[in-house]
Amino acid sequence: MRSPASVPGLRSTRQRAAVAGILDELDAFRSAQQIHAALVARGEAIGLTTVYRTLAALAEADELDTLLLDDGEAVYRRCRGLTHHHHLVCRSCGATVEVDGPTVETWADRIAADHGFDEVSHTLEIFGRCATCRST
Amino acid sequence: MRSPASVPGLRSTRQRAAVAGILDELDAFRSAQQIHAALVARGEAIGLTTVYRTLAALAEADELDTLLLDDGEAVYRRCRGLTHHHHLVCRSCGATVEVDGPTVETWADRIAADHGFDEVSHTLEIFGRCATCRST
DNA sequence: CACGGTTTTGACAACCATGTTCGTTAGTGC
DNA sequence: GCACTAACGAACATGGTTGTCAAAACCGTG
Repeated sequence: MRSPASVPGLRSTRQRAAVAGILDELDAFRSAQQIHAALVARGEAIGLTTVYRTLAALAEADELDTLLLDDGEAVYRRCRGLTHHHHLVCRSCGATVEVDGPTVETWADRIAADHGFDEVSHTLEIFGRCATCRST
Repeated sequence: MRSPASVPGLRSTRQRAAVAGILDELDAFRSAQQIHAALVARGEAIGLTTVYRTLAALAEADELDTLLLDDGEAVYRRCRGLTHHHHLVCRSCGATVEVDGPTVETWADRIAADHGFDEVSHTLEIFGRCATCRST
C-alpha cells in the first residue's frame, strides 16, 4: 500500500477519505458512477458530484490512472506503479495488470522524432478477457 | 472486408458522396461536427444525423479509422493503409502519419498471453506537435 | 465557545456527443 | 415511369459528465 493521498491545498474530508479508501480496495478500473454506487451501498453519504470532483482531483495529482473506454466512459484505478506504465485490462470485469514496455516507449519517441514531432506523448492499452472471466 | 458500395441494399446518395469526398481531401482526423460544418459551409444540404450515421457506417465497414480523444470526442480519418496500423497525430492541427509497429503488436500479444488473457486487442496512438505547428 | 472567512458539498440543471423516432424524400430495379 | 424501400433529417431522447450556487462543514482566531 501507499502512503495516504494528501494533496496540498485540499482538506481531508470524510468523503475524500471514502473515495480514496474504496480505490485502495479495488484492483480494477471502475467508473465514477460505479464508485459512487459502491459507496452509497456501503452506507456512505456522498453525492455523485463529489465523487466526480474527487476523482478529477486525484487524477490531477497523479494519484489515479484514468482510462477512456471506447464508449466514452472514464474509468479510474489507483495504480501501484509510480512510474509511467501501461495496462492490460479485462474487458468484462475490469481486472488490470500493470505492464511495462520500455521498448515501446523508445519506439514511439523515435517514430515521432523521425517525423519532426515534439512534445510527444502516447497512449497504449491492451484489452482482453482474463482467465477468470473466460472460465465462467 | 468488402467495399460498402458493393453491399446489396446500400444506396449511394448525394450525402454519402459528400462525406466520402471531404474525407478524401482531408489528411487529418476530424470530428463529426467539424465534417458536418465543413460540408454545410461548402453549400451541401446535409443533416448532422446523417453525418453521424454515415461516419458510423464507414467506420463499421473499415473504411475509416476512428480515434477517441481524451475529451471523449470521436474523430475520423480515411486511412490509406488497409492493414492494422497506428497513428502519429498532431495535437493542434490533427495532421496524421500512419505508422507501423510490428514489434509492438507481438509484444502486446505476448504480454496478454503471459497473463492468461485471450481475445486480445490494443490501442496505441502517439500524440505530439508537428513541425508545421511548431514553427508557427 | 462564538465568530467570520474559506472550502467543500450535493441537489439540480446544463452540456454535448450520440442514438432513436417517424414522417418525408429520393435511389433502384422493374 | 412506378413501386418499393432505404435513406434522410428535424425533433426528441439518452447518458455520462460538468457547472451552479446556496447550504453545510471546516479552521484558525479572539
